Amino acid sequence: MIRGLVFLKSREITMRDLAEKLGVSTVTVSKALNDKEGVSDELKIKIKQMADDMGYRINNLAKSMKEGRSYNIGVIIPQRFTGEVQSFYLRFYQEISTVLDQFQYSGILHILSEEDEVHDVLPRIYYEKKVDGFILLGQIYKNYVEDMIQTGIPIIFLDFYDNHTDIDSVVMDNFYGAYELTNHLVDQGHQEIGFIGNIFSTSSIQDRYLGYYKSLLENRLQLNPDYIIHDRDDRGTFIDIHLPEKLPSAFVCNCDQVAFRLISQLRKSGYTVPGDVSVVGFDNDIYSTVADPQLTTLEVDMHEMSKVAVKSIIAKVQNHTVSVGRVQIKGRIVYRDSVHLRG
Amino acid sequence: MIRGLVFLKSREITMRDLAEKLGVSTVTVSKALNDKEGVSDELKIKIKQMADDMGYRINNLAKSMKEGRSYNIGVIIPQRFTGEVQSFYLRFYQEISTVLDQFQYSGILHILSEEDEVHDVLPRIYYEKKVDGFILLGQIYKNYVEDMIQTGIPIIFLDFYDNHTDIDSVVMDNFYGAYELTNHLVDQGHQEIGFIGNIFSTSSIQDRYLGYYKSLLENRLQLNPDYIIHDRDDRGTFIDIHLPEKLPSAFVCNCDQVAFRLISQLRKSGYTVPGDVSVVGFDNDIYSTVADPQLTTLEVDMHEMSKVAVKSIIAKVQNHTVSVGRVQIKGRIVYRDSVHLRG
DNA sequence: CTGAAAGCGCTTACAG
DNA sequence: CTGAAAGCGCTTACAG
Repeated sequence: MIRGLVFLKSREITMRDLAEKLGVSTVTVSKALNDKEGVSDELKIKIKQMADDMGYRINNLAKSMKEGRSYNIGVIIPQRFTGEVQSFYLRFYQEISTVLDQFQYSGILHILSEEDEVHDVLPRIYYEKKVDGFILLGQIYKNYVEDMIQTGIPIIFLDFYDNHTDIDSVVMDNFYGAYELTNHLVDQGHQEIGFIGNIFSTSSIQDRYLGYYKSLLENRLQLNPDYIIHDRDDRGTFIDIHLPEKLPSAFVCNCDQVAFRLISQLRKSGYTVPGDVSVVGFDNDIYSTVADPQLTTLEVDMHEMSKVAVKSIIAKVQNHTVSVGRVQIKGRIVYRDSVHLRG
Repeated sequence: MIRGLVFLKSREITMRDLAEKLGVSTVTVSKALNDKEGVSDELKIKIKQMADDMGYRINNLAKSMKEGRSYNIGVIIPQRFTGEVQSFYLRFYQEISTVLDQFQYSGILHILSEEDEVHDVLPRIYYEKKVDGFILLGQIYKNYVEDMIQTGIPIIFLDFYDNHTDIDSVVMDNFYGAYELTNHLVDQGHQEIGFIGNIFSTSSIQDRYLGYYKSLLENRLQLNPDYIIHDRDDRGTFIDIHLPEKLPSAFVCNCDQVAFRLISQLRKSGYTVPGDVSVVGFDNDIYSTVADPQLTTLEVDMHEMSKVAVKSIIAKVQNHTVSVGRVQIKGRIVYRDSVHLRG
């Protein structure tokens, strides 16, 4: 290789170079640069100065190998959650990646294709030991999750959980969030309230449904089966929303995107929002602000969730026996214009 | 560490384990698993079989260190391009990450904070030699780019370029795309056509503007300065769009998001789109489908751009003298409902 | 406070 | 076709 031709820098600088230059050992250099005991302050400063001057950069690979740790965390997102317009999980990934960086780790994103997910093909980064653990972002098929668990590598579920396995997870408090949103509708005078979402699709949707249901129960309101409307099939692919003959006065939607779609559909059918029908979303993602009217919705605390997930996975990497259980992070209602006060 | 307690797997399996088990040397194991010459087919198969049985995973760190390469590429996105709703570059990152994986590389995302960008703080992954090269995604401040170039590490610009430096870049063909979009408006009978965008903000916007201008020239149409309208300040922060007294019959917007905002503004001012004013966007991102009407726009070929960028950066990592220059990838017009035929 | 020795798990010449 | 030796660039005991 002829790198020298371009930058006149034939070789990267190593600790040995610094050591020779200063007439000390590499051990001393290592200790100094890592601020460990056993080097006089004077010498430490001299070594650091020299490192700076010579543009020394540590070779993390060597350090990693010695420690048997890569300081990388894999983040797996099923491809079906990252469609054309879906950006929620990618934003999440951005947050995770930033938090990981603060902890001196790096994230490696793995978009899990539907095919690999079905056929239990684990990511290359697993087989190459490029990561110390995984954050699974978004509900992954059970068979795949089980295979991952089998490997014994540290794992955290993020934004979903699975009762049948004993894995730590960080989820938003879907139940309580939906409960509060529904309470808000009741406070605004709504008595007939529907729910949009396939409750067999993901645990998040199921919990949001149950929070909605709890609010109805507490307020002695009817749960009308006609008002529980599917928005996707069991695998998560959106289907047309079939509106019932008679509409409730408000809908709790399992996510903003569906609320957005519902509003279009209502408008096409001649209804106004929130005039005729009030709508609340969930997630506070882009759909909540591009919808017209803008959506009253529940904001997910992505930052807090990412922080907890990252801390947990690092703790598990450091000690495989650590267990954090199922951590729920509360959201916060964002009040906008999609809910109407009902006399 | 007490990992053994949980999984009864006290230690990762190494080549040495396989070698001992089969009574051969680690050299032979290495050759077999890497399909190199110098091992009988018979033995190769036996070794691979054993590796499978024992759940052997290569330790990439060791390999990497030996080769002096991490097989990671850093992707830097300025934070200001990843706001609440902006997902374009994150989608791009998803694509890049998938392509990198196909080439046995991994991507490490670095969201560059405004502060670090201003103060020339290079990413930690650079100082730790965690990556072999960088893809710079989105126009980064010049001082920062120059500092990165100084380091001598291989770099590719993606989705922008900088004339003042001699760096390889992969961009969409903004000029030709805007030219074609504008031609389409002219074909539909429009004679007075405006442009929305700050042409001093990024090279992309500038090129789109010039493509628009070329179409006007070719069609002998007036470039009316009143119809060139700013949408953001020089650093990219959106500002209010000030509509002129008299409107043109169509607008070329420098991106979908701005087209989306323009349509809101036009509607507030009592105009209909495309009835009174036609609008075309650029990017074919989420704003093009949530806009009402949906936008006629130019689709960026993210996949192709990512592929070329990844191939280029890998080529440069392998040989620092490689240069690919400025590669332009063509887009494709997506026809939707925001353009009106004008008698 | 300082350093010689050993080792992390591979791969690359080179010798047989 | 097979393997002993050396080395990648660090860090971790341990000895002085």
